[in-house]
Formats: sequence, structure tokens, C-alpha cells
Amino acid sequence: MPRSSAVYKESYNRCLEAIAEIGTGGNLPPETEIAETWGISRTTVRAVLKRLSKTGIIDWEGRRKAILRLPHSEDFFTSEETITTAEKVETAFMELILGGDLAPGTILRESELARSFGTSPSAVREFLIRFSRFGLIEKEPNRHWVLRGFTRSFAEELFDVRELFEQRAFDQMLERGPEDRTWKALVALQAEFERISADIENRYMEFPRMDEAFHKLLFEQLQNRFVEDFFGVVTMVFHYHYRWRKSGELTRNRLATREHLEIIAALREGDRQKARDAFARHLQSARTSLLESVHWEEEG
Amino acid sequence: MPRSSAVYKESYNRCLEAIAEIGTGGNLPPETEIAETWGISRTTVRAVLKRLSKTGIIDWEGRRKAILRLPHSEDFFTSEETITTAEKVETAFMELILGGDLAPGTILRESELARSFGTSPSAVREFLIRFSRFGLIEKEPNRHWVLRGFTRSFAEELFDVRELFEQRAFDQMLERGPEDRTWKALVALQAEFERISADIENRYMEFPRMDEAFHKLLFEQLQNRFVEDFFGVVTMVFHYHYRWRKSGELTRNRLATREHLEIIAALREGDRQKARDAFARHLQSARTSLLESVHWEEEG
DNA sequence: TTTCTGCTTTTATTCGAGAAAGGACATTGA
DNA sequence: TCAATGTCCTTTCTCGAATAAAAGCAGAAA
Repeated sequence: MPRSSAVYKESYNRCLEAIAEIGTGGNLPPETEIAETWGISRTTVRAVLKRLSKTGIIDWEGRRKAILRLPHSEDFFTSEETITTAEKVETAFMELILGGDLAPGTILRESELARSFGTSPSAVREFLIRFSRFGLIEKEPNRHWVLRGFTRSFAEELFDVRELFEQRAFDQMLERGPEDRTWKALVALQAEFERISADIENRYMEFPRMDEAFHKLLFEQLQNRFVEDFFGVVTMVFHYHYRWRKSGELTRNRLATREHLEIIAALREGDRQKARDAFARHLQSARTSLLESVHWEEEG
Repeated sequence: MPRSSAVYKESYNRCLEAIAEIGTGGNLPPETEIAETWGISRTTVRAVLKRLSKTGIIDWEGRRKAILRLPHSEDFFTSEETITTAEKVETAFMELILGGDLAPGTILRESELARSFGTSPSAVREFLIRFSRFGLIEKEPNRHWVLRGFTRSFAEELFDVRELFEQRAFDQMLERGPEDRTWKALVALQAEFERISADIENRYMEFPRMDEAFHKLLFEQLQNRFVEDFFGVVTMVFHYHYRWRKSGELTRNRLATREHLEIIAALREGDRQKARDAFARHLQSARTSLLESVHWEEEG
């Protein structure tokens, strides 16, 4: 089997949506424009148009791409069909290590994973090389991979670096004062946090997204590719954290939302010491929360 | 072509050396022991023994592995034969981007690189995925890789993070006092630095190795896998730095050697403030030195 | 019994092939 | 005249195959 034609199928779906917007009797824009809009090649656009023509949704000849009928739900490719092999491997692997309750030291075999994911060994191999960046797995050359695991030391090391970066970013922002881009951006998040806070019982699930936005701003403050890279690791881990620790979620998110609002309030008042303290408190409670979710104590 | 049998050839060479040590009339240890000593499998050991037997170097039957003659230089595999494809790709790629004087934004094609390296596209692909960790290249999905390049901003961002980590490590060490493992280890490097310093005109080439050892100790102080990972990036860059900036090398290394000795002297005296100042000065001059070696100003 | 060996099975590394997606260029038509 | 199309070639993504290397198991030797 060759590559999955996910780009083609995804583009086809998007095109169907565009057609629904334009409506019957309308005309699709030039190939070049479609390609540019979605960041794909004209080759793929033409493949999509060909199929649209064959299924009788458009009448395509030369520059004429007249819409004959609106698409119905059966015309669309399913979401399973529009994912690439690489995405499939990633999803399957994350499911495995996040839900699998695997002990640190567990041996991961490329061939075994490939069989269970229903992909080729090479696809798994490439994914593992990419994923090794996160420090959760290690390769024994000419042998297998070993899961280092989401252990206490992993969480602590992660948080130590995170704190170092964020603290530095926060201080830099405070030094630059209220005209700083990040300062303003953080303050601008107030409304969203308040909306969540006001109806926390129903909207606590919206917090993780906001938390990520808040901290992303800080990581970007330093304008450093290594810092931003590291934010990718943090994001991955917190995604896991939020996803697998459902008990007490409301309480935790309520606390964290309040902490964010306190930081923002201090910034609005222009009280730097207060802001610094509030931020330090927030990092501390985030650390505690993360460490509580660790279920493996020691490295394998 | 399958895998390169580099392990086999490398092991064969090592076995020849061991045979020369033992001498004619001696006997090689059990397969298990040989395998364990070099961290390879018994399968490979047996392949090596088979060849040793066929070339008449040993008489092998069951447990008897009697040495018949000493190996001569023609018996050894050449160093070209004992490297894996992965190593070959790595070397070739580093040569290209370090010596190639490529502008930031240069497009790197897997197939093109594969042709010029004489390996398969997959080998190149895997290497690039691994190498992308260093922040010097980026992938445009379904397209090519783009060289971000060794630019001023790359060097500055690298050094900012390095400084953050090393400064923290140094402070932690100072807090813990003269009994700290790193403190003692740094002081222990004095003799080596003095030996270089005493004959700097002839031994300045030995400095990079010592510099790396010095800073490695600091990076390890924090006992953090993310920090240690980052040290890998720093090492790679400084390897480049030392390798391609030959002019003024003596002057730079003389200065840096002196700086290291100043830090160590302050530690021996137990004067923390002096040590902190000396260390800050050293980082500053290292930064200047690195930035001077950047030949590309802007990102592409 | 405990090593160590001989043989067999499984896994990792590397390559090459085939289809999808990208890109270049000549040609068409408003 | 120039944007848009038709055509063709190149590159990437994914798989499968072949051999090196690892790993397991039964039996022989000490």
C-alpha cells in the first residue's frame, strides 16, 4: 500500500463544505486559488475536481466548474479515512502508553507495535524517533525501545525546567511593564477566565484550553526556539494530565482558574510584587497537581 | 542491500586485538563471556568465531578456541567498513551543513541528499527526523526540509538557555558548598587545565575536550533529563564552533583556559562571590566568541 | 547441576518499489 | 497579455522484503 491519500480526502471534504456555502448554480474559483487557500498542490485540487465531476456534484470543463447539486452527508469521506498513517500511529501509541498503565522499563518492540497498530514497522519506527524527543522512551541500539515512563522524577524534572523558563519570562515581562505585548495579552484573557469562573460547574472542561493559552504566551515571551520546543513537551504532558485525571477535576480547575484571575488582577493593578507572588503560587499548585497524578514512583 | 554488518566487523576487529593480547597458544573465553564483554549477541560472536576459524587464526571446535597465529594488519576490516549507514549519513550531513556554507532557508530534499550520500532515502529521512531535534532544520509536511541555519538568532537563543541552565547549576553547587560532588569534580580538573595552560602554544587543541568536560559537570549537576538533552545540542554546536573557527584559536583558548582556572581558584579559596563573578565572565566571553563565529546574520 | 554450545525463531536495520502529492512548463483562452 | 489549465516529471510517504543481529530453547559437556 502506498500513502494514504489523506490530503486528497480531507481536501475533498473541505471542498464539499465550500460548495454548500456557495450553493447550486454557483461556480468554484480557479484551481490555483483553491490550492492556495488550503495549502495543497494543484495536482491534488485537480484530483478532487475530477471526483466532484464524476459524482455529478459539479460540471467541470476547462474553466467552468459549475455546481450542479449540494452535497449530502454520504458524499463525505469518514474521519477515519482522512487521517494519515503517521497520525494513526501517533494516536494508537498515545492510547497505549497513556491508558495502558505500562510500568517504567517496559520494552517496546517496533514490530510488535506495528502489528497491533496495523501499520508497517517503518511508520512506527519514524514515530518513535520523533517521539523520543519527549524523554519518555529510549532506544537500546540494535535492540528495542524502553519506556522510561511517566514517573515522579519525569514530572519533577519537567516542572523544574518549566518553572525556570516561565519564571524568567514572567520577570522579563514585569520589567518591561504594562506596554509589553505579553502583559497586554495576559490581561486580555481576563474576560474568558471570568466567563469560565462564573459558571465553573458547567464550564470547568474549558479550563485546560485556556490554561494552555495563558502559558503559551509566557513561553513565547522569551522568543527562543528551544523554550518553545520545550513548551511542546509540556503541552503533551498536560494533555495527558487533564485527560487521565478526571477525579477532582472540578475542584482543581476552580482553584487554577481563580489563580489565573489573581495574577491578571495584580497585573491590572500594576502591582508587580503581588503579581510575582500570585504567579509563584500558581506554579506551585500546578506542580502539586501534576505530581499527584503520577502513578509510577520509580524509574525501571 | 540489508543492514551493514558493522557490528560484526567491528567485533571482529576487537577480537583480533584481544587475540594479540592473549598470544599464540592461548584460548579465547566462552561465547557468552565475549558477548557480554562487548555488549553484543552470541549470534554475532559465533559469526566472528566462524570467520576467525576460516581464516586460520583460531582452531574452533566446541569449547576449544585455540589461537593458532597472531593477526596482522591485513586481517582487520578497514574503518570504512565498520561504520553503519546511520553513521555514514550523519557524517555526510554534518560535512554538508558545516562546510557547505548554506544560506538559511536552503531547501533540503531527502531524495537529493540520499543520492549524494549514496544511501537510501529512508536512511536520510530517519536521520533528518532525529536531527530536527536540534532546531536547525524544519519540515514542511508533504514537502521538503528547510535549513534554518546557524544564524545569529540561533546562537543567541542557544546561549540564553545555556546560561539559564548553567547559572542555575552553578548557584546550586555554591549553595551546597565544597562537599558538593560537582564542586569537587570541578576542582579536580585543575591539574589538567594547568598542564594545558603551561604549554598553551602546543596544547591549545586539547582545550575543547576539557571545556566540554567542565561544562558537562555543570549540566549534570541539575540531574534533569531535559537539561542533559539540551547539553547534547550545545555540544553539537560547539563541536562545529571549534572545528570551523581556526583563526585566533590559540588566543581564544588561552583566554578560556585562564578563565576556567580562575573559577577553580575561587572555588578552592571558598570565595563564592569571586567564583560567581569569574563564572559570569567566562559565560560572557564564551558567548562573544560563539557569536563572532556566526556568518549568517538573518533567518531565511 | 551448571555452564556452554548448537540450532531455531524473532526483531532491527536498510533498501527499493509504488502510489500520492508537489512542482515546472508549455499551451490555451478570456 | 496574462491568468488559468493541461501535461509531465520529481519528491514524499508508506509498505514489504532481505539480511544482520538479538533472543530463546534444547541438549551436550564439564
